[in-house]
Amino acid sequence: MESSRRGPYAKGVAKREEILTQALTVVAERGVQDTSVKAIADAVGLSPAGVLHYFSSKEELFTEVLRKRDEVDSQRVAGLDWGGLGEASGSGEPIDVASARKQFVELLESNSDVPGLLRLFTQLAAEAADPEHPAHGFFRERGELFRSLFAAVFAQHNRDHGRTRVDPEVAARMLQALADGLQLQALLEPDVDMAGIADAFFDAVLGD
Amino acid sequence: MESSRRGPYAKGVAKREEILTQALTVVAERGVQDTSVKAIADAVGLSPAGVLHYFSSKEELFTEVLRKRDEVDSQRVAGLDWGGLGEASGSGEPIDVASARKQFVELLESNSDVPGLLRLFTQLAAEAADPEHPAHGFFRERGELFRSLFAAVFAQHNRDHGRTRVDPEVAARMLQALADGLQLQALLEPDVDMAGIADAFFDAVLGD
DNA sequence: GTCTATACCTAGATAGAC
DNA sequence: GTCTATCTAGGTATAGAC
Repeated sequence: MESSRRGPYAKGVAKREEILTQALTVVAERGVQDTSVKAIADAVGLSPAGVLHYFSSKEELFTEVLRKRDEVDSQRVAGLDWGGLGEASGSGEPIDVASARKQFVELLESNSDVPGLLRLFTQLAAEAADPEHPAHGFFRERGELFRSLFAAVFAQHNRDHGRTRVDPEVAARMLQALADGLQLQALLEPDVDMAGIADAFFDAVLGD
Repeated sequence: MESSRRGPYAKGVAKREEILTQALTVVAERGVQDTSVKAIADAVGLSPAGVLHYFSSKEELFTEVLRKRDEVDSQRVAGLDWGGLGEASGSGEPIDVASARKQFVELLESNSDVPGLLRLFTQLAAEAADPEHPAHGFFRERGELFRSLFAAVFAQHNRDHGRTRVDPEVAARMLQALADGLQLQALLEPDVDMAGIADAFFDAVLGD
């Protein structure tokens, strides 16, 4: 009929969510390499084609898994509040530098608890170098958000202390690089004290 | 015969080298994703099976390519001399901190010129998280070498200036993370000023 | 709109001939 | 030392069942 507007896609949306959640689990357990579309399909009780009904390709699926992880992260870490941080940077309110620093270190630690996802993140980031890759935009935007957030934090610190040790934009880039690099190290040597290194970095950049 | 030791493997060794050299070129041009064993085989005038006669798997081949790149790097960068740096750190001779810093930045810049290899490096590093991966040992050893080298550099700086701003071991780890992270960023945004960021880092850690 | 079955294609790996 | 042939696994496109 023409009036085919009774959209029964509530179920579809739910299924899509379920696929993402399960994929998150499977990837965390087995790593990206060993996660086929079939493995995800099995976990969710579908055929591979059934899964690809919701995502145009495996790469896009993984990209969405990453988005999902970002959501989960922001709820899992106690006291983490990217949103609030973002707002504060836009408005005139002063930013709590110590709190931002603490949140960042906590986020680092929580990441290292799930090596499978760390691997997904790093590998996809490398693959997303290609502008055609579905995750390319995701990573660029994520990086920009991260840097603008922490550039604001560093700028606040400079105001508080009346000096500029390191340019806030540069410091934000350094922090981003440090975080990504530490995660790479943690993949190879799970014992790395990421929080300790990150703390030392803040000390060095902010001045003791 | 027992004395079957007349090894006609001079040719084999040469061919193996040729495969590595060609693979280096192919990967640099097309990126890891688009480099199949067949592509390398074509470049070197063999069949895929012919190539895999020399390497037990594609992963192992790529690992060797990375090793090869490390060799090439140390010759390509003007004035770079890891060997000398390593020796100096072992002996009692003082290390030229400024020179080490300069070499490091130059190496960073030269790396960013070849995104294909950058990607190979980063992706393989992520995959090598698995202890079973052929590149696992390579990356761990490489990281340890890097850190011991630069820990010595930072220690020397501390001696020269009679103070300890950051623990040398910690600083070395930070530098390694920064380098890896910057390369990741450079993959997504080719315009990143890696050398500038790295320089700012040295300024912050060494003290102006 | 949701999903299965099927078929197809690429690619890494292996066996055995030369 | 190298090739041909073959096996297997996995991603993707299509047709059509429900």
